[in-house]
Amino acid sequence: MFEARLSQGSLLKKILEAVKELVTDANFDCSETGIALQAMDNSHVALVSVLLRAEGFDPYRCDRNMPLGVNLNSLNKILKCAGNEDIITLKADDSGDTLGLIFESPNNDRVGEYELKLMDIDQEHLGIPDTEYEAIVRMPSSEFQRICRDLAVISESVTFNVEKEGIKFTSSGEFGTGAVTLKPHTDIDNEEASTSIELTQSVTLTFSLKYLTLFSKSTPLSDQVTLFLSDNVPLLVEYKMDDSAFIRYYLAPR
Amino acid sequence: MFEARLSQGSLLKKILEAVKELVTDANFDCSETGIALQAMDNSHVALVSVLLRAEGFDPYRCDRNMPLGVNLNSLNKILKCAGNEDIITLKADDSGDTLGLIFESPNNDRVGEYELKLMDIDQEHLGIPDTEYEAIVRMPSSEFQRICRDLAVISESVTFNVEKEGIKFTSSGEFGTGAVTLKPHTDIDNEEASTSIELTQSVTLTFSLKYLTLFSKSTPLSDQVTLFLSDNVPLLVEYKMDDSAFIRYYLAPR
DNA sequence: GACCGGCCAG
DNA sequence: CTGGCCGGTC
Repeated sequence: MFEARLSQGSLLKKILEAVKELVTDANFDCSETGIALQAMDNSHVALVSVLLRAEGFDPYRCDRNMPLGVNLNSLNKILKCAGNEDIITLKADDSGDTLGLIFESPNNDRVGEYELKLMDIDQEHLGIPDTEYEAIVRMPSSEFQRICRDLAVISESVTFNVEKEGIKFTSSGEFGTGAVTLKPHTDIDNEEASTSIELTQSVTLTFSLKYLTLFSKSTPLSDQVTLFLSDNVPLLVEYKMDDSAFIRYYLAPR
Repeated sequence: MFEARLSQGSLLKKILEAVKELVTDANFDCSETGIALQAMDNSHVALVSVLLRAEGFDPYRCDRNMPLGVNLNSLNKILKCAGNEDIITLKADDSGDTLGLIFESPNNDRVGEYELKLMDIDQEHLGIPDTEYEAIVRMPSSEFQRICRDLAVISESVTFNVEKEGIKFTSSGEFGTGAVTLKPHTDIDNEEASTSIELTQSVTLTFSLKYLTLFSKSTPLSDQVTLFLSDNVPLLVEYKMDDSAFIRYYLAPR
C-alpha cells in the first residue's frame, strides 16, 4: 500500500513539465523515505534525478518499496486535469498495476479521481558518484534560463568559464559570437536575485545548449539554480524546492 | 575606431523591429555626425531612412566614415539578447569586419558581449530630394496604426484625402468599403493625442496598405507620426524620437 | 504540428 | 517590465 498526499499539488505538475521533454517513461521508486525518479534522457545524453522526500507529504505511507513504471506523457496529461491549487494524493495498491491520483480543490467542492495504467520498466539503476566539485555557482534560475535562451541564438553549445570574479558563458556561431558574464552579487533585500561563486579551481567546460535549455524548464520550481562543475565530470544542475524536494540534471561536457 | 554608447538600449531594439521586415541587409553608415541607415525595401518599392545623431549617444566616437554592412535579421537576434533596460554600446575597429555589441544591465552585474560578422553591401546611395510638401499631417502614431490595420480588412490599398477640415482614409474592396476621417484637434493636456493639418493645397493619393502597415511598426518609437504628401511625389512617413533620432519611410503613390 | 508575434495579467 | 496565454502563419 502506497499513499502520499501533497498539499501543494502544483509542485508535481511543474516537475512533470520539467521532465517530460527529456524522458518518456520512468519509474517512480516509492519507498519509506519518499519518491525518487532517476532516468537517462531519451538520447542517453543527460540524466535526471528527482527526489520527493516523505516529509514533503502529509500523510505519507509506503509499506514496501514499489517501482511505479509511468509513461510521463500520460501522467502529465492527467496532471493537467488538476487545478494549480489542488491537493494531490497519489495511491497504489500492492498489485502495483495502476497509479491512482486524487485531485481535491481547496474548498473541497470538487474531487477528481484518475487512474493511470502502470508499466514495467527495466530498472537501469544508476549509481551517481558523490563528487567534490571544483566550482559551485548559485544564481537566479531565471537568469540561467535567459542566458541559455540568448546564447541558443548564436550556437548549439556554450562554454562555461568559472573564475572567482565571475562566471562567463560563451558561444560562437556562424554569424557571430556571444558572451554573458555574471558577477557575484549579493542582494540583501532580495536574496533570490543573488549570485555566488565558490571554487577551489577555475573551470572551463562546454555543454550542449539544447539540454541546458531543457533543464531550465525547471525555472518555475525554484528561484535559484546551482551549477556544480569539475573538469571532466558531468555538470550538475540542481533546483532545490525546499529541504524535502529537488530535481537534478547531469550532463557530460562536450 | 567607432564606439557609441546608448543609455536607452530599447531604442535600438525597437528600430530593428521597425525595419527588419522591410530590409534584410543594410549599411550602418557611421560618421562623425552619427549613424545613418538608408535602404530600399526588399521589393524596391519603399525606402527606409534611419538617422541616429551623435548627440543621442554618450560617448560617441567615430574617427573615420565606416559603412558597417549588417544582416538585420542577425542583428535583431542579437538585440533580443539585450534587456529592455540595458545600456547598449556599439563598437567597430578599423578593420570593420565585425560589429561589437555590449549590453550592460542597469545594476551592472550582468554584461553581454556579442560580435556580429559584417558584410560588404553595395552602397546604392540614394539622394532624397528635399521636397516642399503640399500637405503635412501630424497625428497620434497609434491612430495611424489602427487605421492601417482596420482598412487592411477592406482592401489592399487606401486613399488619403487631405483637406483643411480633416484627413480621410478610404478603402474599397470586394465586400464593402471603409473610411476613417480624422479632424484636426488639439488636446492641451495631452499633446501627443493631437492631430494637426497644414496644407497649401488639398491632396488625394492612394497607397499600398501592406507597406503602410509595415511602416506603422514604428509606433512604439514615437507617440506621433507625421505624413508629408504632395501630388505625384512619394509619401513621407516620419517618426521622430527626439531631436537626435528619426526613422522615415518613403512610398510612391499607386 | 511547431514557431513567432501580439495581447493580457501580475 | 516580465511572463503566460491565445491566435495566426508557415
